[in-house]
Amino acid sequence: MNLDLTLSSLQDKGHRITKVRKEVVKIFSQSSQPLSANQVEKMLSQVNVTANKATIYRELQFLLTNRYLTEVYLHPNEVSYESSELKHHHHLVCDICGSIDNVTNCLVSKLEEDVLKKKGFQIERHMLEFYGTCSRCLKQT
Amino acid sequence: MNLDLTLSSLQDKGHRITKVRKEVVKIFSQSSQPLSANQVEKMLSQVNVTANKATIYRELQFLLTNRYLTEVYLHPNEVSYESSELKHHHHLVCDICGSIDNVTNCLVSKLEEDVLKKKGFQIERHMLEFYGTCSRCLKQT
DNA sequence: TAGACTAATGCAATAAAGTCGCAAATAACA
DNA sequence: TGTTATTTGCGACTTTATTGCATTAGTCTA
Ligand SMILES: [Mn+2]
Ligand SMILES: [Mn+2]
Ligand SMILES: [Zn+2]
Ligand SMILES: [Zn+2]
Repeated sequence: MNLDLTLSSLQDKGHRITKVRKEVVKIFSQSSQPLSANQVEKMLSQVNVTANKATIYRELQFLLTNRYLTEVYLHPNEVSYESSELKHHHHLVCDICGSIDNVTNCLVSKLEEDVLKKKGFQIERHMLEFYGTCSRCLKQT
Repeated sequence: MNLDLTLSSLQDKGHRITKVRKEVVKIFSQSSQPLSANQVEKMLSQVNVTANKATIYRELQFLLTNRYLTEVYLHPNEVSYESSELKHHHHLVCDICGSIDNVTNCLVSKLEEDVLKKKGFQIERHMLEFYGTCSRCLKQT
């Protein structure tokens, strides 16, 4: 099962609470959007926390490995992350403005049982992303 | 609508048939697996067609832009492509051995109408990928 | 609160994926 | 065969990400 993205949860597991880790955890626990390494770097500098790129990549990898974060692939050559605490959901990515909205309705689990029966493939997780035009961009045409 | 991934279709649209293009089209029209630029390069060299990396990237971009190929994101920092001719499907990616199988059963369209009604988001396409353990790897434990 | 221990960090080098400008090659068509 | 636009190779460059190593700094115990 996934862990809580909280400082006390990290502490309980014996992980150190450093300045960068504290801020990164805060950023993800407050964000409803998936964030890339570059976006995290920008958000860090906005709160005057400077961290080396390597440190940020290592921290994201750490939080991913320890299942505090999950990966999202929305665009080529850009990996994003979001808190594992978030309720299972999928994304509506606008091709025009790039905005990202969430869809919490997921009807994939039915298919998962089917796949195991028919193919013998044991599904652990899935990623479902939608692409199109958001309501705001639809109006502007 | 998507175009046929055939030399005559390319010719009809006024695109030139070059050695690299011919081979790349052949590779994708015969492959049931999504392929990355590196994989395409390897497959080209197997049939003694040497092509510069830049040329391969440009060709993939060309075929994508002209909708002969579609993009697939299965892993971080690796974009794969497959023929647009293939029937709409999704992938079963094995976390253990990396094998990729296809699922043609798709029940997402119902949800798409829902999303338009409730969110006003016009869905054009979606990507659904499954991760877990394939039947062969399940047996080996 | 002072050490001891280990995880985390910065820095610089390196790697991998992808892009771009430009001159040369070549496919298409007359 | 000659003309023209597209494609290609090459090399330089960009972006994203990783790694080794010396230093810094959390955490724990005495
Ligand atoms: Mn999300
Ligand atoms: Mn496929
Ligand atoms: Zn939009
Ligand atoms: Zn497998």
